[in-house]
Amino acid sequence: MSTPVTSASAGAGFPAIVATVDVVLLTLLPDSRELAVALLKREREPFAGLLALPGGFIHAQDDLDARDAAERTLLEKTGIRSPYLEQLGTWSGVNRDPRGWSLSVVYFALVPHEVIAQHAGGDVHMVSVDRLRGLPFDHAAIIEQAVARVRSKSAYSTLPAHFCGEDFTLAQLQAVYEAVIGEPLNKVTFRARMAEMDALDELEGVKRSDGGRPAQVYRLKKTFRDRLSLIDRGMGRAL
Amino acid sequence: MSTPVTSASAGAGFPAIVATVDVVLLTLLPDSRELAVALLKREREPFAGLLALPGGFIHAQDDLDARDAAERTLLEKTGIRSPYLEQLGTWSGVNRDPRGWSLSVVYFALVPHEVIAQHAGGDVHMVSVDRLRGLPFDHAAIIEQAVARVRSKSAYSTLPAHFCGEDFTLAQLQAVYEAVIGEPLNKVTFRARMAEMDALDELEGVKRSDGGRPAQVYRLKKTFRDRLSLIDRGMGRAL
DNA sequence: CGAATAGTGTCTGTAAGACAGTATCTG
DNA sequence: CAGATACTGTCTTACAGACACTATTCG
Repeated sequence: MSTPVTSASAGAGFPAIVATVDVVLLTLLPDSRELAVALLKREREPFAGLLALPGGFIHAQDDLDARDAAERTLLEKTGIRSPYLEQLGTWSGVNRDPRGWSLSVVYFALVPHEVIAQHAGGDVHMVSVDRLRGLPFDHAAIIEQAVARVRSKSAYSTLPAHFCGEDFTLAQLQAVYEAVIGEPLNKVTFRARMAEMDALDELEGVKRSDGGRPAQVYRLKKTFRDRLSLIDRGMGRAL
Repeated sequence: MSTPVTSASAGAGFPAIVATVDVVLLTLLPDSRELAVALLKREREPFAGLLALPGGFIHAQDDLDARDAAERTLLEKTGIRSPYLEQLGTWSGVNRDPRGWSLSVVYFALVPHEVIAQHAGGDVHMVSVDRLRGLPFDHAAIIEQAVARVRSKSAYSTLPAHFCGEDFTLAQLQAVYEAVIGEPLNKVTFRARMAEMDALDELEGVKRSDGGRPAQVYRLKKTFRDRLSLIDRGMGRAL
């Protein structure tokens, strides 16, 4: 059972807790166009040998904040830096870890598949989110919520663009949106929405052909590399 | 400065941290129809005497999880239980508390004004979210984010219904939505959306008059007392 | 019966989606 | 020039909002 810990630093009598961060690193598999999550084989007990989310302890002496700890953990465990990193939520309680009460601040990241191919260590396993089984702790619930968040936010933001490489055509981007959302989109409407969000830079003169007429190449504006542009559906339209 | 703490319970070598919960308790002021947040005068240093969010330490030996700690803290500090309590996020880092590194899991709650009038202790101050000043720690940023979340979610969910008393007419509910969102809504569209969300029970035969023809009285379905019903804007419509 | 509020039907403008036409490249 | 893909214009349909009309109660 867990018992309270007295902080030596912040004065006597303050209950202390073991706090960790976990990162849900997502990508789109290039062939099947499925969402996949990065998992690592656990070295230690509990659940040694099982695939789990990359995570680690928050080190108050080193990490400026939990986000900082998440970036550090992601880099140390997978070799990857993600410009986009969003807090998903915090999971805590006495039942999530057999060692006792624990708390984990969870972030999620989106990177193009090429980044994983180039930078990730060989011990990083990308597993389709539809074929997860036997995950330790509450990692299944965490991943489920991350996927739900990505899918729902994708419908009205630039989020899926983070699955694309640096440069892309509108047709490629639309295909990514369709893969994430899971249904086909109207080409005219898609282009109108992208224009409305005003988050893409047109690379002047740069075209890319896929067998036919070369398409204009775009790039996500610098401003939106680490944040999203959202569609404004003025409250009037919503209710 | 904060230094790491060694947990006595979870084995040697695990860094520990002081973790707290804070609650953003919101209501609609009855007269001005403004959003207001519950604040308490701080008894102790730092920032003794300033108005701050109700909060407290997570006690791993007593609290099942952080949500449990938030419910307990809210009840102890304000005398209020809120059926609706949603995690807003976690704030952490070395700069938010002069005593050093800290982490707070923040929840927000929505209750009708009458609940506060009846159950809240006299030391609970309801302050309009547009007239906040001199808040300690990062409480200003936390409240700002809570208000933004409530406003944006209100446009496509049953969230504002939690500001109403148990029973209400559609006209009353619409007025609450308009107060939260900050703009007038179309009566026909509002009623269509409410029907679509299918979250209200019609109290058969119960009518309430406000000087003219008595209106049908409704009540939030039990299912949606502690969760939301969302409008389905099928992804097709969104992008 | 008049005032006041509840609830609904109709009309109109706007926006989304289907479709097809034009444009521009490769081989 | 044929094939393939990019891009854009038009038409149709559906929904949101404005407006007004009917309904029901109170004084």
